[in-house]
Amino acid sequence: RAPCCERVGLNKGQWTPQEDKILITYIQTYGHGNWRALPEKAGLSRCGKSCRLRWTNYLNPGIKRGNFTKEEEDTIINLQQILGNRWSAIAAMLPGRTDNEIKNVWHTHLKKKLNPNQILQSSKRKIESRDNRSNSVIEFSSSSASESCSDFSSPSTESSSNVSERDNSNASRNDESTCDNGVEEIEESFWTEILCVNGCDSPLMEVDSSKNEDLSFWLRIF
DNA sequence: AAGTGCTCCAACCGCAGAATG
DNA sequence: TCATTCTGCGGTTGGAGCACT
Repeated sequence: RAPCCERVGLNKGQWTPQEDKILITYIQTYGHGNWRALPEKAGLSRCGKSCRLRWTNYLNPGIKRGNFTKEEEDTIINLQQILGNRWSAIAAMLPGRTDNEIKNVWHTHLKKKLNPNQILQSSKRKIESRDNRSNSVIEFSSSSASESCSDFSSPSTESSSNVSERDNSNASRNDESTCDNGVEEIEESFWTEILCVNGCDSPLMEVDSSKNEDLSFWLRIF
C-alpha cells in the first residue's frame, strides 16, 4: 500500500502561519470534504492527513485552548481506568478537547500522578521541585485522584500503583475484557455524572452523534 | 553566562476499519 | 465478494523552551 504522502516534496514539520491561514480559509469556505484532495485544491504542499490533523487538533475553532481544569483531569483519569487508551472516546466526553491533547496530558501529567513510582529518580527530583512551586498540582494528585477512584467500588480499593499497573500496558486487555469485575461494578450513575459535569447540551455532543453511540455501547454493557 | 538535561506538545507514522467501486 | 481508497485512531518522535548546575 502506498504511503500517505507518496508525493515527493510535500512539506513536513511545523506549520507556518501562511499555511494555517490557507487551510482555515479553505475549510471555512468549502468545508474539508475529501481530505486527500484538499491540499491540492487549497494549494498546500501537505498531505491530507497532515491537514486533517492540523485542523482537528489545532485550527478548529471549537477547540478549547489552555490548561485542563481539575474536573477535566478527573474525567480523564476516570475514563482511562475504564476505557483504557481510547483517547477518542475520552475526548468525546470532554467538549473542546482533542484526543491528541488528552493523550499528551495523560502521558505528561496524569499517568505520573497515578503512579509516581514509575518516575526515574532523577526526573522525580525535578518534578518534585517543580510541584513544590505549584502546590495545586500536588494537591490534586493526592486528593482528587483518589476521590475520582472512589467512583468505582472495585478500583477504589486498589492502591494508586496497582491501579496504574493496569493502565497503558494493559489497555488492550481492558478493551477486550469489558466484563471484568472492575468494570462490571461501575455504577451507571458514573456516566450520567460525567455527562452532567461536562454539560449534556455541549456542542460536541450534539454534533457528533457517533460519539453518543459509543457511549450507548458502554451503557449497554453495564 | 554557558552547558546539559528534561518536559511538553505538535506532528508524524503505521495500522485497522469503513467506505466505495 | 474482493480490491482499493480514505479516514480515524493510538503510539511514538523531534525539537523548542525551560530548569538546573
